[in-house]
Amino acid sequence: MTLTNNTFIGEYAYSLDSKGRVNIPAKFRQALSEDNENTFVIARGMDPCIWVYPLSQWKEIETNLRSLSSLSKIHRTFVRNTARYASPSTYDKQGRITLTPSLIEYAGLEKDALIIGMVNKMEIWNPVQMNKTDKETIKIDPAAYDELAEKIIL
Amino acid sequence: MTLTNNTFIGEYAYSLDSKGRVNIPAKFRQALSEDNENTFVIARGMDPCIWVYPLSQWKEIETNLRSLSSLSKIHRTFVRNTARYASPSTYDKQGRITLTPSLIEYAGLEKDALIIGMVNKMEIWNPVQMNKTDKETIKIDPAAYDELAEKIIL
DNA sequence: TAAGATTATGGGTAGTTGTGGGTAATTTCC
DNA sequence: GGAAATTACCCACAACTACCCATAATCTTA
Repeated sequence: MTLTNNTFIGEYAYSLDSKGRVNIPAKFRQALSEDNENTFVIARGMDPCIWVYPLSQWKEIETNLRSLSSLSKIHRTFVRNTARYASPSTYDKQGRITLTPSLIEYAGLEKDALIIGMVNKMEIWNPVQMNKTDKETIKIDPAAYDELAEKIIL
Repeated sequence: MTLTNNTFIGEYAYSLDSKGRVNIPAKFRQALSEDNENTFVIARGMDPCIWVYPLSQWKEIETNLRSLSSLSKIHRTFVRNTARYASPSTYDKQGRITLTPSLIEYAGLEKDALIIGMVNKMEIWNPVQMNKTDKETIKIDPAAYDELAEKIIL
C-alpha cells in the first residue's frame, strides 16, 4: 500500500556493501512519481546523517538556490554549503543507490544503515549515531514543543 | 545521471597539470546544453577561487553588465573587475579546460584543484584555501544564515 | 502449506573517466 | 621572415563506475 506520492514514512534497517551501495526500501521506491526518473539526490543532513531527496523535490531546492546572488557573501556560502555535498544517484535494477565516500564519512556509516522516512525526504543514519542523538533529543526544551504545537496539529 | 541543464552540484578533487589544464567533471559536461558549444567562461570569483560559467550563462551576465551605467563609479569598477579577468575556454577531447596564469595565481592553485558545483556555475579552489575559508565561515552571522535557511526549505 | 513472486545482498565485466605525455599547428617576437 | 614559444589536438593507460547476473531470504497468494 502506497500513501501519497513522494512521501516517506517508517524505518528500515539495511546494510551498506563494500561498494558503498544501500538499498532503498521498496515502499519508498514505489512511492516515487514517474518524473523522478528513478533518481534521488543525496546530501549532507543538518544532523550527522545523509538526506535523500526525490529528484523532483531537489529541483525545487535548486530553483530557490538559483534566486540567490553570489554578490552576497552569505548567499554564496549558503549555496556552496548546500550544493557542495549533493549528488544525484539513480537506483540500479536491484533498487540500490550508491553513496559518495564523502557522505559516508560525514554520516559515519559502516556496515549498518538505518533508513528513516522524513515525509518529504529520507535520512540514512549509522544506528549507533541515531541512538546517541535520540538520547540528546530528550533534553529538548519543552517550551519549544509548545511553540511547535501552535503550528502543527497532531 | 544528469539533472537540469546547465546546473552543477557536487564536489570533485582533480589535479592541475603542468600545462594549466583541469578536468571538468563528466557530470558537469553532460549537463551542458548544446548552445554552449563545449565552452565555459572562466573569471575571478568573489572569493579566492575561479568561477566557471557555461557560455550561455555568461552571456546573460554580459547583458546585465550592459545595463549598468558607467556614470556611477561603483558600477564602472564592478564592470571592470568582472570583465577584466574573464576568458572563454573550450574543453578538449578529454574534457579539460585550460586556465589562464593570471587566474591560477589569483586562486593560488598548485597541484590540487577542488571543483565545486554552485548550481548556475562552478568554482575551482585550492583545497588548502577552501579549508581556510570553511573555518572562517563559522564566524558568519548565524541569524542572517538562519533567516536564509527558513526561506529555502531543505 | 507450497509455489511463485518479490526483495535484499554479493560479486563480475565492459565501458567510461581522469591523467600524463607527444606532435603538429599557430602565434609571438626579434 | 624565421626561430622560439605557446597553444590546440591526439593517443595511451590505469582506475573507477554503472550495469548485469546470481543467489538467498522474505513475502504473497492460491
